[in-house]
Amino acid sequence: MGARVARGFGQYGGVARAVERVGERWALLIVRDLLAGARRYSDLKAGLPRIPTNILSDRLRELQDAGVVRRVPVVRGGYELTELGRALEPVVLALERWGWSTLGEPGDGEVLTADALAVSLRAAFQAEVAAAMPPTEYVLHVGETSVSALVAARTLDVMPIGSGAIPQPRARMAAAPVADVLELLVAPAAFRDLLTDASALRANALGDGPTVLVGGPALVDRFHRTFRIVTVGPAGEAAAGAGAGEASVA
Amino acid sequence: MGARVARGFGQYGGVARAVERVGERWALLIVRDLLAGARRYSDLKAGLPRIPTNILSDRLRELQDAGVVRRVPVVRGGYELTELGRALEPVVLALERWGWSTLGEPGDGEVLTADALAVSLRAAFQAEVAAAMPPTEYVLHVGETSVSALVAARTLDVMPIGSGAIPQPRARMAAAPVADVLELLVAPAAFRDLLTDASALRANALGDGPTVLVGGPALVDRFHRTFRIVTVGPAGEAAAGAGAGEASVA
DNA sequence: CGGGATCCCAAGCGATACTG
DNA sequence: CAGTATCGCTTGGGATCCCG
Repeated sequence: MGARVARGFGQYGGVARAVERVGERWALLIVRDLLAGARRYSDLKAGLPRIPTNILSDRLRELQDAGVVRRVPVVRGGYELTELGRALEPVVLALERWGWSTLGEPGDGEVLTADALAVSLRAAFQAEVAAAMPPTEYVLHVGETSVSALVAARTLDVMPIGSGAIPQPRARMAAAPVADVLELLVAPAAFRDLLTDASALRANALGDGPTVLVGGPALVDRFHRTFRIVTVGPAGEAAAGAGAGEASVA
Repeated sequence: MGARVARGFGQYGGVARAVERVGERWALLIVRDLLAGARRYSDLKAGLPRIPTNILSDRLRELQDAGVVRRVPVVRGGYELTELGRALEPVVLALERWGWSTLGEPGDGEVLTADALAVSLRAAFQAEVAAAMPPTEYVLHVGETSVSALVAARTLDVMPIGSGAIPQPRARMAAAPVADVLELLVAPAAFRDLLTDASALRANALGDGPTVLVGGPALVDRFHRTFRIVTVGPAGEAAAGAGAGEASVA
């Protein structure tokens, strides 16, 4: 039986405590998937194909002990985030943004799930830019998975397509009249370029580029401005200094 | 020999890749300390008293392989973050903020280092609030460690006091004429209350409350508005086994 | 003396099998 | 479907040892 007491770091501080609570292997990926809504044990396992079942079981218990996750009352094997768990959203989104800087081509047998895609879109979402645009629905087919992202004003609502997840009460912005719909078919690596690289827009004719199923170039451009992740130097070899006017520590 | 190939999660996504790179035990604490500036091997070990030396060695090599850390050319045993590593700052600060929600009393033999304290202050820093205040220096003695935080306009500069770290070229905001100085002596747990709890300000007369060495109540109030971390969930409650019934937002 | 490498043991992880 | 039990392998922890 797992779920041992988290080995401490001997440090009194936020980072140390946070890593003690959610730093175990697989834990943040479970949180990432639960961030998209309540999930059953089998949903989590399906979204994390490589997780051993005992580890999933251990992590869920540890996350419950940490007050991050709780069981959904009625649903058998249902789990959801507590308020404390939902407060991890900035952490997960920050990790998502950073991770894209080091994301190359999809590796051997790597999957891209709907919940991961939803987090990517939320991490890339530019609320201020979106505020100036008319309501738009973006239907994305990335690799095997499909999601629908509804943007209205400065809000984003991502919903997996064709998933058997626990029905969410999340009212999809009901009364928003969506006039503009963009539907894209794109390979995972090209999706990365789409989110991170400004020039990917122009490379539309390339073999791996996005295929527009519904909508026109103007909507592709709108997507590109609404969803963007700024990456930093690949090898990080660039010169130091030149930091923006942020807090600095000596 | 350590520094094995990071075991993958089989996922193509930012969070998964990020956790593969910096999710190993101790790695983010090393990044946290390097965020305060270049450090020598012995500095890192001193700031992380419980880290085994072989693990520190392994992590530093792995972080170099990941492009997060590089050696400082001249300094023997010196390490610093690359640009990619510095891009982890939002991740570390988000973790720091979240961690304070679950931070109770200092545990058995837990230390609070100057680098950790610096990150706490940067995570709590309210730039917009500070912009409206005159330049101020805050000297904090929390437990055994002391730092000086210089706030001018919307910038924060934290400097450890009495540390033998590698001299940083970062010019401390030179020409800022600091008229107001607040010097506080406070226990770690009371420091937590100071950052997270609005009422702690009033509990000044309590035994564990902050002791004002230099400055007046107005400056304490200014500190309290300049540095703040908003916590969620069961504040100050450590690892509640039975999750209290929290509101579920749908 | 600081910066690391080596060893050994315990604990965590992963794959599979099994049960309510 | 939702986990638990078991077992071998890999990692982390702590002490020691080595090298410049």
